Amino acid sequence: MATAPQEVCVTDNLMHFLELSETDKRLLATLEQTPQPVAKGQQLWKASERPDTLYTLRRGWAYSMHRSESGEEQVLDIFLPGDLMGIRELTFPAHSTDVVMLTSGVVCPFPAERLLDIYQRSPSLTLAIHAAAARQQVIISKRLVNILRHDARAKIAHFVLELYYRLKRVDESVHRNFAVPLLQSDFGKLLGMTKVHVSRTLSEMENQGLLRKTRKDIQILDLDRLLEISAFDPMKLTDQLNPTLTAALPSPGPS
Amino acid sequence: MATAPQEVCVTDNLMHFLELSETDKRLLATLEQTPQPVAKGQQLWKASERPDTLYTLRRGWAYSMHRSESGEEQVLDIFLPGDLMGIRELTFPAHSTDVVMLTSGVVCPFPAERLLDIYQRSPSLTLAIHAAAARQQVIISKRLVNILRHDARAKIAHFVLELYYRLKRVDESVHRNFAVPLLQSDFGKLLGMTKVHVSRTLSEMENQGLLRKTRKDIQILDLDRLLEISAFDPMKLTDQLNPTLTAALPSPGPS
DNA sequence: GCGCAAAGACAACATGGGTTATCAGTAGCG
DNA sequence: CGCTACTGATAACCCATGTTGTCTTTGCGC
Repeated sequence: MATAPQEVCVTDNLMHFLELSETDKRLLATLEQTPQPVAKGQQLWKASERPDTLYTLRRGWAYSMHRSESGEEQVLDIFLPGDLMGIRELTFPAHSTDVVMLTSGVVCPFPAERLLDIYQRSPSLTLAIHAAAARQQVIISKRLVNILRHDARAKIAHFVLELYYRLKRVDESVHRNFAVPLLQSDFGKLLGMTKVHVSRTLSEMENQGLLRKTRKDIQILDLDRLLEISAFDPMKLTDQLNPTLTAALPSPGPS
Repeated sequence: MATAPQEVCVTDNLMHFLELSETDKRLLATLEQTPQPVAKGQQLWKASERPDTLYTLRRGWAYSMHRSESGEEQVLDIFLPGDLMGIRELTFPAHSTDVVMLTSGVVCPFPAERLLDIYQRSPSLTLAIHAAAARQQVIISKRLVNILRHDARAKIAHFVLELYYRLKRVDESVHRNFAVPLLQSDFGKLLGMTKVHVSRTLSEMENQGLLRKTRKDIQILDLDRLLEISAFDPMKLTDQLNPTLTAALPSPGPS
């Protein structure tokens, strides 16, 4: 119950954006031919390594994080099942983040060149992958905006809603109550606050009837007020593409 | 003297990453056939518009910004000459930011479909454009990390160094003293602090012999200490690409 | 079932930065 | 040349969050 029950593949993810042809699906499937179980806490890559492998996350959660010289950790991405991991750093000669599994799970590693290959074979897949990457970036940008402008309560509300909507997208079974394998200290690393203050604020939010976080899961008690105080915009995670682009694709329908 | 003296085109920018063939250069040049002067304060796009036009910035500075319902403004990107504007939001059905000129300048608008066209014609240009986009994103991520972990002095130091190294990359004439058309309130919107505190902190930093900001420019007084207190890593803006990718390109050299 | 380590709750205190207000330069403009 | 609006400096005050430390709860290995 701690990790998502079913497996999600990238195809499930990218299909949200665009109708994929059978050829595209087969091409995508070649990325996921080598599923590999990974243990909780396992590192997929480390800062300063060369990014020559990308991963799809089929099951479990992972996160990427900056480690500063002073040993402080800042979490940048939370990866959920179906996510593609590593595109942001792909063009750099070295990784700048570590990526660690938050739970046990299953990943599919594939060589970076395979992506270039896909770019040359399928414009629609290229677009879908871009869209997915852009949404990962927008998640970070939105977090930046929110973090800079709001207090601890709003930061937490914003992040919880981010998780809620991202999870619902790939897992129908997610309801007001969903499993979250994150500690209070992880919230802190993500939102740039101390775990002490996370604890303080979570207690406060529970007293106010907003949400309840236990060790394993989160229960959303008052969705409307959470949306209100965090100014979260679910549309930012939209699956809709820019019509200008889809119209310009060579073969609009499934071929 | 307030705006950069010379013009910089995208080619100048992308050439940093990769040797471009003549064909590639000609292809790129087609994007910049319609230079258009823009006035200070002019908006290039607004939130909620559909992103059907991209821009290259040839001369002048611009910034993109989120406006929240409560009217607060959060600056996300600072665009400098040579930058490509609009890729992050390209795949979304609507812009989420406003983009405004900070100075007068020259931009080259081109239709979004042209980019897809380039993707299909030139793998090396595709890679170079990705690299540039990824670096814009990394700038934001680094700012996030830095902002969350450090105090006002370090935030300002970090941002000033970001500007310094980005400017030096495209403009040889930049020295310890360089023109910056940003107000203290712009610093505030960018770094998530009030202009009052920006003022306070700038005074403090000048007293400490770190840097001096006037209305028109910034003077770096002690580069080493600025690097130290901000933990800024100039390598993050590296022009180097991932060798794994360049090796996989169809035609490695200029063809 | 016991013991230990990790996670979380809570309290007391310190402080960086927000808020508000006032005043002084500065730039734009008639 | 002077009016006006904007930008920046500075001060007083306050609050949200960081810091430190202690105690409780939970989970896990033996």
